[in-house]
Amino acid sequence: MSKVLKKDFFIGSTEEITQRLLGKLLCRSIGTRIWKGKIVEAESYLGEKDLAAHASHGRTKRTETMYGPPGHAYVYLIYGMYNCLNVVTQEEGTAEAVLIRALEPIVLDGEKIVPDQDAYEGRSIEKILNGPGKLCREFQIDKSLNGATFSRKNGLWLEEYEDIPPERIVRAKRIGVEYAKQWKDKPLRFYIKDSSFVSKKNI
DNA sequence: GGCTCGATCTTG
DNA sequence: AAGATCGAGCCC
Repeated sequence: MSKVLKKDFFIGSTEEITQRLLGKLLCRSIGTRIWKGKIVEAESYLGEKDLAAHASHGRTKRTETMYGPPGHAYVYLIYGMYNCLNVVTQEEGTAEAVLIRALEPIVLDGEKIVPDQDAYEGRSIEKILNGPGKLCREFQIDKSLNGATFSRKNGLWLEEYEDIPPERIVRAKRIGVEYAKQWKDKPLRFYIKDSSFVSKKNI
């Protein structure tokens, strides 16, 4: 039986939670359609001190949800055309979050729930959900979900699936934050070793 | 009000 | 290597 991740899951440091999220399922429903994917890659963003984080500019309208309680979705628009999904961590007043970077499409009950096979004819299955913008596009996640609690009733939730032991987790620098000075090379990106579904490898 | 640039992805 | 495309953040 599927078990939805609840409040207690979000207790701990953001780096711990980022690693704990690997192997869990990101789930999305709209009407009768359901998408599910296993989280294989994620990054930590560590609040105001982190020069790569949006919160480094302080509390603003955009970053407001990251300052709120944990277990909520922070969704923002990037490059005018893509959305990115984050899991907010830490108590109110602290703006930390986990960027979900890549998912592995999964099969449940013998039925391929995600992705819609017909729509991806001829495309490599490894490359359907291997990027923060791509997974939001495929799961129809946009700013209307910003601030939503991860829960079934909101059509966006997280489920137990696998626990990934530390030796199966690779730690690397984050992607696309070259401007972040002393923070740009910090090893805050985590992905499942040997997964062919991550966005970029060995960086 | 205007300018710059980004936690991206696709095509060439 | 460059273009798509737009809002946040910042400086007038």
